[in-house]
Amino acid sequence: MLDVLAREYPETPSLLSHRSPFELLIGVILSAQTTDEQVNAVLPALFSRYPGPPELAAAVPAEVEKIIHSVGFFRRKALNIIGAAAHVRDVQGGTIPATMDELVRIPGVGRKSAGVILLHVYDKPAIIVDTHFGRVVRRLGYSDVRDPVRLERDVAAILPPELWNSASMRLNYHGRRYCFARKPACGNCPVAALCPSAGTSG
DNA sequence: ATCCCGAGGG
DNA sequence: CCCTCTGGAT
Repeated sequence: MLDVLAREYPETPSLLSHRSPFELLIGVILSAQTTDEQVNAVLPALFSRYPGPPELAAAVPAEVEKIIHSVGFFRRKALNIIGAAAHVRDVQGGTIPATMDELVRIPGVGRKSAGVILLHVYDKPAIIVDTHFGRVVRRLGYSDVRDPVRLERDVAAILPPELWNSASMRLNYHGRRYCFARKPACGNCPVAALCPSAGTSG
């Protein structure tokens, strides 16, 4: 059934996907725990003031905090994006790395953000396990673990790599639209009839 | 008032 | 495992 969901759900275009690799990296870091709309609202001012890694790496944190204040977590995010700019400049020669291992060494980039970069910058197959994706997979009965690495292994054993990206995007979309953590909208869910957890809110 | 999300640190 | 950090949703 995971492959059915991966194939038949609507595309959910990322508001960040048309930007340069550097801009996408910074946007992804700012997107943690926030909406793409909130992030997009601050990016023009941010990139106008700090067009690339050298400028952002040299930024004064308090100045960055003012610009990104509305995205939340602004203190750590300001330090993270400045640190990320310094990291790609000093460790990666100014380019955004293309592997999970390298990406997660960038300040503010965890496995979820790294997966988004692999998908949107490099078109690499990636299973992007965020809490929405994991919750849908567990409720459908395809995994029973919380650990993202082990849950990713369970999904990789079921889905061929050519479906990983669409499954990531569409199961995330499904989780956000119907499969709520607290009170899932099973009455509106298109696969409730096939879901072992339908109506149980478990 | 409480929960929800991702990253990072203890 | 535990917890913090913001803002938005309920």
